[in-house]
Amino acid sequence: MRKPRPTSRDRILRAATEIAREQGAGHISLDAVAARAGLSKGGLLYNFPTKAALMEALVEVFVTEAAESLERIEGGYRDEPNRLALAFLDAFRKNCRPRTGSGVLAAIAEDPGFVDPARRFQRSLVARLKAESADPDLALTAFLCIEGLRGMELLDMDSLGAEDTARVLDRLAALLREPERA
Amino acid sequence: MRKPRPTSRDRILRAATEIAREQGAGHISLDAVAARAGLSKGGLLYNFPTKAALMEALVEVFVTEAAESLERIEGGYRDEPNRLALAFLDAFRKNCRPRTGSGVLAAIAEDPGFVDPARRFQRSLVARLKAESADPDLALTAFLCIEGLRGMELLDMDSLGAEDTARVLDRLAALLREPERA
DNA sequence: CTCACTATACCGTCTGGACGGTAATGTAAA
DNA sequence: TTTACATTACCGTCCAGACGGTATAGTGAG
Repeated sequence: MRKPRPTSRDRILRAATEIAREQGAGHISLDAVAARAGLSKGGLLYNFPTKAALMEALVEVFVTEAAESLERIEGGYRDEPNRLALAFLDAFRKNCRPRTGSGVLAAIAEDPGFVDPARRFQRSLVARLKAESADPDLALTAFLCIEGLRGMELLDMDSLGAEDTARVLDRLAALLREPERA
Repeated sequence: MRKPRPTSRDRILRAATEIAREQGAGHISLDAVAARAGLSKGGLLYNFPTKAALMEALVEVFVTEAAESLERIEGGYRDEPNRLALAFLDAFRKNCRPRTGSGVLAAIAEDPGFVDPARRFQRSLVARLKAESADPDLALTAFLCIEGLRGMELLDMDSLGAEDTARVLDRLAALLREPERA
């Protein structure tokens, strides 16, 4: 029943994020995206009737991907006192690569309102983190660290090496697993 | 000796960041910035000969402001085992407001290369954090939290309330001040 | 006379998007 | 089985407007 768009749509979305990352979000034009995705501008506009629709899709991909991977990993953490935070941490470790965040940057450049879905997602995540964690402040600390890392990846800042990152994250995970905390 | 441009230059820079924040970085045009800054396009181009020069200045303002406020605050933290991290933390608390970050976003949208000064600054900061801190990993944790908060402010995400933020930061500061840590 | 602009006009390029086609595939009545 | 129309998934062209940048003439304060 559901066979949405196996090829073109995804190629377009990927082309857009790649241009944003390599040339800057300001260089996402319909022509450029169409050329990179390997179809004509008319074809692009068939899949996304306006540029705004493209941008919204970019954000949507980012959010649903994040939400799904978090949900998937959270399922494996039964009976942990800070399972949501631990899952969030692991979700980041799993997919540092996709780099789908550049698309979000492009959407903001076009219109800050496009990020509202991401805002809502993060808002509810923070609310859950505060409500469900054994140590809410520690959970928020982990959340902020991940946000920091994601932000750095967004701006292509590689100040922190992979091993430093791993060490900090491991330490955070260890603290989240300990039941006793000051 | 030091009184370069008291009014126009600053008004232009401020106008550019405001447009970026309110309408999105993609809407920074020379005409729009000039209108908002209250001068003509010719006047703008007198101060910044090209749009690229404007963007570079936007990043430069952001970096020097961050560097100066950090340096200023660090001076007050003699004899602390993790003074740089503590200073970085306090520097963030002092100036959450300026919102000069939107300008950096605009610069990235134009050309990712414009952020190089910020990259260099952050790189050297991380190096110092690792070299000078009694507990380098904890210092990096604090660094990442601040980066996360700064990133959220950049994208206008207000998921974390002021009191939650303050609590997390206080806890981090307390840990950084303790000499004994596991 | 210079500095720091203002104001206006203009140029070439790029951009989003509207539009008219078209080839391939499907459906379904005669 | 043929004919007729519908839908999908595009292509290629065109255009009005916005854009960055240049140029030029003028103004008023110091």
